[in-house]
Amino acid sequence: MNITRKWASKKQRALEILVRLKRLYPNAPCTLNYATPVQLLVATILSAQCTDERVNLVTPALFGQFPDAEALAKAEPVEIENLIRSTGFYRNKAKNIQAACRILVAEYGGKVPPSMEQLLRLPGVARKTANVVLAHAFGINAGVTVDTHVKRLSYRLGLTKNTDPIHIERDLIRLLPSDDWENFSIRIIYHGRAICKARNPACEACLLSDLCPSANVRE
DNA sequence: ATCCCGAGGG
DNA sequence: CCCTCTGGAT
Repeated sequence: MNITRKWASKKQRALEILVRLKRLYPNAPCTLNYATPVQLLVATILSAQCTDERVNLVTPALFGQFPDAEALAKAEPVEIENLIRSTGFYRNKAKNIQAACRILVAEYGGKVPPSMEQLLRLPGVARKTANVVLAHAFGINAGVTVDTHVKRLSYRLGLTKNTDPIHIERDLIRLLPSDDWENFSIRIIYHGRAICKARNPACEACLLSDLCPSANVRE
């Protein structure tokens, strides 16, 4: 049974998925806690391979001691490491956070530059992190945030045949209106956490299953 | 392709 | 034990 046969096109199916997700998760705020664009950038770097919930556990102390780019740029690396240890990858994350903040101080007056090109020059920042920061700090629809959930669900839902984030993002950009890029990612992430889990996807409870070529076909 | 890395679930 | 969690650099 070919799911796509029931829909005029993959794009139409993608738009129906978007409508369902909006109905399913009416409110879909960013779940990272932060007060400034710099803090959002730092929190997003910390969120690599780690839940937002855990990031939110360490950022109050981190931002309490080092509230802005200037403070993080001057900090002892080991102090940052100790404050973020439980998020994993703490040596790389601390090094990247400090190096990025030093660039912010040196080149951008301690602020986050509002463009993809500038953000991608920061260490520890690639398209996923840049997309999150641009969308939430500046309201700029630069692209689609492709994290592990967006990757997994886009593939299962048949919205892409690719497995690398760059090509998945390209496919999603073609399928979705730019105004919906970020809320699509957030809602997909919600759905990935609650229903379409990596391990045992709850297809029986999934309100997208009639749109999903992978529904109930996993062992 | 591999490494960085801790915490929680099954 | 193994897998996964809003990745990125080498």
